[in-house]
Amino acid sequence: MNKNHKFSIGEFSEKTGISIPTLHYYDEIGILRPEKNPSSGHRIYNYQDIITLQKILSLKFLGYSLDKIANLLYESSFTVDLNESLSLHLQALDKEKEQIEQSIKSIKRVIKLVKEEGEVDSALLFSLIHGMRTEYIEEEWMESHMLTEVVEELTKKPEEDKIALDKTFIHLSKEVKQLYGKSVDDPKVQGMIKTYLEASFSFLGEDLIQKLADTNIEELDIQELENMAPSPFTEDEQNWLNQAMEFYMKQEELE
Amino acid sequence: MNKNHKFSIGEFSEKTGISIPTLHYYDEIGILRPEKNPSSGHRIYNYQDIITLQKILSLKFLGYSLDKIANLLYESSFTVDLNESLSLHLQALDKEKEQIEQSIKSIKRVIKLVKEEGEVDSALLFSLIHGMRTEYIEEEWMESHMLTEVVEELTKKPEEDKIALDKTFIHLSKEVKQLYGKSVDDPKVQGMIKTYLEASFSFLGEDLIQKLADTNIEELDIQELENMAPSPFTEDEQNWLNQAMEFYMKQEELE
DNA sequence: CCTTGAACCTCTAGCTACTTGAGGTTTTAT
DNA sequence: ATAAAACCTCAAGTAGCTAGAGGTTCAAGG
Repeated sequence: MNKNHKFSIGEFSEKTGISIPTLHYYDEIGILRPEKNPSSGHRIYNYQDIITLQKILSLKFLGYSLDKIANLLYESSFTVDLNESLSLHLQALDKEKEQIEQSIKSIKRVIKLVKEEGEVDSALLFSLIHGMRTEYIEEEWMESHMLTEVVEELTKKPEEDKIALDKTFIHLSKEVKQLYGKSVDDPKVQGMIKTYLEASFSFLGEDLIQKLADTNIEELDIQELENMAPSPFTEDEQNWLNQAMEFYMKQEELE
Repeated sequence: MNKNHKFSIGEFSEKTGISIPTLHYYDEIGILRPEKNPSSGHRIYNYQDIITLQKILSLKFLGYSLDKIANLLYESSFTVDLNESLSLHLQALDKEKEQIEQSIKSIKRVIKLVKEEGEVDSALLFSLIHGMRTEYIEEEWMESHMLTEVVEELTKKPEEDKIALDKTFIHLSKEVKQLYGKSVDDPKVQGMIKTYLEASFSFLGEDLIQKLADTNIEELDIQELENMAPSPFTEDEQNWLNQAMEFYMKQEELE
């Protein structure tokens, strides 16, 4: 009967796929304590130890820490208590999953951009990644400013549209680097600004823009958000771009 | 101009939401080294440090270790190299996500069972969880035995069906505990076995059973798999159940 | 100018679930 | 008898922090 079979730690490790140091560790922390040969100190595992180890692995699989497993191991039946703790774990896992999904989406976006655009300036890339990373945070911020609808609209946008906007931003950034120094009323400069703003507006859609414009956002908050965002432009480039934009806006108003 | 603004570590921490000990740590490992007041040793953060921190957070968001971030931080442009490493990360994240999804599914199944069945014997529960945990592993094992189709069929089964089978198993286990000791040809015992086998067969479907029956699986492997699985039954119960099942099979053959 | 309290400093230890390695003993095979 | 393989214990290292002890510096009020 192999139920009475005894295993050395090496055999046991082989059979269960758990490394020897890990078994030592489980022994040390007291969740799996095999018999010991009293003279040599060698560990002797038996059939019951296999079952205990399986319990440990099962509880680990459910997300329990070894600490908690130690307590759970010797309870003979599970009740509502377990259910509660399982629900908690479930929530935690859901959150983890969401985060991972966010990261996956972002990485895919970055990969696509780098592939299609070739070499990308790192400052620029960081600013894009920053944008993705803070999408979720900004959602919260926007919601706190009662822009729930805006948030919903934005998250609904398909990934391709977001990538398209990213690309526009890449091109803008490249053009800024090229055109910087020219007069702000230069047709090329104004053309660039027109292209960029139109792309942004078409991404957002008219009603969203209206809603955003209607909202009274305090200076301070904007300031803070901008402080936190890495810009792909130098300070001088940023100033120049702002001036060019102001000029563009004034021209628009005149028409 | 707030671009020249200097921050104490407290202000900086406040502004960025990163704790002071973490900032100390980032300083220590060299990924964010602010200026220091030479007399007092107090850290002085500036605008550039905000940007560096944002880069760090962005790369962390993409899943990089601080170790790798240290190397990436000072590259001025990202090329195909980055793309490769991003793809690797993507794979890793995908795996993580899969695992989490597996756990989530299992936990949901356990929660449902515990809710609907009330208190559940822990040996039984462990054996169910073990089943879920090894679903994936067994898939590999089955695939190595050229049962790819079987695997595909099984993973396609909806969660509800799996739960239903789990429930049948729970009831079987309860009935075994009750009926144990009766003669194996007792109608109640045979009825129990019939119910259980029929449920299993209807879950698997005829063609799957045929495929499984056709497959020549070596004794050893089966033995090993069974050794690894915790059973909700005592050894005696298991033997009794096996006899009852043999009896049932013989009766079936006679018909 | 002195004092008080907040903010800061460094340094050490602790966390999880292990892995790695040193240095020594026991078992197994020849 | 001896060599190699397997085992032992104990200490230290891993990532990315957090917590705490014990001491210094800064800002504001009296």
